[in-house]
Amino acid sequence: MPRNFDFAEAEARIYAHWEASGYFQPEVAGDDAEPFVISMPPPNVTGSLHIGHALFTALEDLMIRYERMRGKAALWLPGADHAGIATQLQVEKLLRDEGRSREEVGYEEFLARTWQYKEEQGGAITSQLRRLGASCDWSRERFTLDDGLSTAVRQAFITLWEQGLIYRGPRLVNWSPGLQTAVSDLEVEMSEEEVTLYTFRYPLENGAHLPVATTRPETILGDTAVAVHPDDERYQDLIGTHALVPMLGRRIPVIADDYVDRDFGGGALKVTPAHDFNDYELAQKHKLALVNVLNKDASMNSQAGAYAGLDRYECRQRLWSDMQAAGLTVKTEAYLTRIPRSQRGGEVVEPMISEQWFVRIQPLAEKALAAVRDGRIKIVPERFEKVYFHWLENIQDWCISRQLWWGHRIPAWYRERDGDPHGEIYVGRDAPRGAGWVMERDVLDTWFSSGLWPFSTLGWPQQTADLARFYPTQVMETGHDILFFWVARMIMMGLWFTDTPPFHTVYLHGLVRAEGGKKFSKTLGNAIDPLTVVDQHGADPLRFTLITSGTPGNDCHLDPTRLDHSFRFVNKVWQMTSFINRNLDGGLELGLPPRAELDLPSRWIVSRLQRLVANVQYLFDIYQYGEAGSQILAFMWDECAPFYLEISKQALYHGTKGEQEATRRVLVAVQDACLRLLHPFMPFMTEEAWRYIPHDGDALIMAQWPRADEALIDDEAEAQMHLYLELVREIRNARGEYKVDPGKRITALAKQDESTLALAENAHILSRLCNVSDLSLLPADAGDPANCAGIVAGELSIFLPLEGLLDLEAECQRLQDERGKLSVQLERTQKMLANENFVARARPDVVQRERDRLRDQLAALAQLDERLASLGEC
RNA sequence: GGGCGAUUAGCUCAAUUGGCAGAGCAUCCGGUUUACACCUGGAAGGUUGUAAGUUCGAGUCUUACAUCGCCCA
Repeated sequence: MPRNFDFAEAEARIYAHWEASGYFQPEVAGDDAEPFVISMPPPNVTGSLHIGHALFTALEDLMIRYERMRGKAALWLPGADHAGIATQLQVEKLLRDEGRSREEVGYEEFLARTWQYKEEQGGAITSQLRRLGASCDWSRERFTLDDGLSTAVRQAFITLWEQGLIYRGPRLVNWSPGLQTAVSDLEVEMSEEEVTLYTFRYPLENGAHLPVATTRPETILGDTAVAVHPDDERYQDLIGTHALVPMLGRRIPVIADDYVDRDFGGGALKVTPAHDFNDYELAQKHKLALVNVLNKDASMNSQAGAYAGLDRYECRQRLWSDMQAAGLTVKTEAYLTRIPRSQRGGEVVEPMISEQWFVRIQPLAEKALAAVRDGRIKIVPERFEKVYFHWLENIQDWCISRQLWWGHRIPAWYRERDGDPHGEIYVGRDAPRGAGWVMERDVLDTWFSSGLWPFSTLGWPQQTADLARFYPTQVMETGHDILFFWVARMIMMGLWFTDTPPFHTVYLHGLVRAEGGKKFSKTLGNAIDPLTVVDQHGADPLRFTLITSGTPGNDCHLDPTRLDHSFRFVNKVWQMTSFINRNLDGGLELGLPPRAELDLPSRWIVSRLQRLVANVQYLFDIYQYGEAGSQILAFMWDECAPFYLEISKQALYHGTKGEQEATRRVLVAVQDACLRLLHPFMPFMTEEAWRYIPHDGDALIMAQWPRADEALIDDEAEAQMHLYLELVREIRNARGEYKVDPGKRITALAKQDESTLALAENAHILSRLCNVSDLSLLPADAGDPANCAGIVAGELSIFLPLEGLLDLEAECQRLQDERGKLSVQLERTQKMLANENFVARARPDVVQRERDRLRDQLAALAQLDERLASLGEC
């Protein structure tokens, strides 16, 4: 077995072997196996792996490997998303570099270029997922724009249309002037910014003025009313009169509505329904006109009169100075407000009226709400259910059309009627017969297709064998930031089209952030590139770190030093395996020897292992994978390696054949169980290490998940070992205090009694763990030996002859200190047990634990007192 | 304005129905005894944001407040 795990060499080899052996395919489990299915959240097809992908891969692969080891037909279905806007932008940039534009090359060539780009770049992310060890079934890989999924999208669209749940019409939508497309409200981020608030006097027809404030003066040109509060005494008599739009002179009504905030600005509100969502609603209520003053690139249109052609910001300046000249302005001041910015690119989004396609979402939302309310779908952590409810209860119709070229083209055709080019609409799978039909150019929101993902990837709307066997899926694991974007839509679409919740559990992970909670960003230079980490340390440490760094739903701050620690843990496990491997001797019977053949340390470690396995199972059941990983680490690194492995050397090097054999079997059984438990966290090293210990089966990836055996839990052995290990710690401390060379072997003395006789039988524990080579028993009635340090642990008391090193005064002080610490603890325990309420009301096992503690503390105190008394002079 | 989360050692984070607050890194003092220096023995470091409450017992449950972050208007 190599000295170190050569991850650079091994990972690719192991992965290829797994894949070639068909382990990633659910068929490996047999036809009657219960399925366990996760649809992978499809990354952007042209994206490249970032730390967020690494996190979901680590978590989902962990779940999949765990269920696979439990014998399920585990299917992790991978794929990629065409990511309409993102991909189109990348191709447009390529074209720009060639000095061309999307419009210049034309629709057909642009699409061809985009497909070409997808083919070139699209493989990147999947090969990166492989490097992380993702055990997904690549034979079932899907892409949102492939034929099957496109069929699903058309089917869904047509069905919704036929059910009257899709409509087309002019509505106020968020318009991205740079991208020249509508975006959904989810794709708009509100950023708090300091801007200028402009206050001016709105001229009225009767020569009076109303004070109005706005942050966007250019929208004045699109005003179609001025509103005041109906109860505002200042303006009562103006209601029903008319105002004149500054610089345009357009006549608009002064209306009353209690929506108006009397304390804001001067108490009057300009109403621009074509460029503001609140004003739009107000306009619907008061049947006001809509005046759109913006072109699609956010320059002013002909409605802006003299300002036509100006950019929106240019117009803002120009109009304001003209108003200043006209004596209409009052003041400008700094003002903190929320500016809508495009999630992509950050440009300021303009609410604008345009013709779009919408899904009437209410009926779908109701089903989605019910599924979570009645528990058919559970969200982990549960608190996100409230967020989910709130969003769905207040949901707005979903604008699904995008003015992009890359995406699922809406299956609709128009024919001119009565001069309206859109007078007739046909929706269907294929173009309608007859002349004059023109196909809709818009595409669908990418989330429309990803909403179908859990079932479209399995063949829907075809009734395929996969759909029958693997749908509904089980767990949807993804980031909490796309609960609305994606999860809610999958639930809505899944329930609507398949009448089944697409999964029973939604597990939401947090965002990975840099130290101090900062976002990872290239400009800050604090980005951790997962592939660099994999190159340097392998995939296992990255995975283990990501899983153990946080708790479900909470953001985690990734600390590079933890990566380092995980790397060392991987090595530690390898070294433990290596130790066992080197101490094997020919064939070994698998499994634990009969209990009667186990020595105390073996009974102890086996018992501890059962507790670990039970704990890990409990933690997996409640999705606490991080804590599970930490507990496995603690068991291996803090109990198994420093104690059991060390103690086992006695039997291995000096034991009888039978003792050697028994110890080997225990070592192998414990390590085997640990490797199985660790496999979902760090698949590569565990798989490779497993080959070097006796095992059954072809590969760890298919080995059975451990189950705790209650019968092997041994409280007595644990208590006894606990005491001995405490003694070891005390001896180590004393050696340290007396500066005994750690390499120097020393002896120990103890007065013979029941406890020391038992200790003597296990004296090799002391020799292995604290270099005490020999324990001699003195008669029970002997006096305390001279020149000795006294060591006390519970009922145990031993003497370390330290001639030449022992300083009586120091020894007294040391024992006094010890006694002081013990007294404090004892007092606490006594106080607790003296409390009748505690004894009466606390859980019996808790009370018993305190009683045991009291017994040990009293015993130790008595030993210390005896020792101090015998030293006399203290 | 509404909702959610966080606040624990210098830093990053844990803590299974409430039961002696723990790791890693950093710090300090020791060790090249063949599994591992990618190691190892030990030490120090805490009024668990503040104030009340419930309880025999609160990091954990309740209430209020403070600071930070996120989501929704």
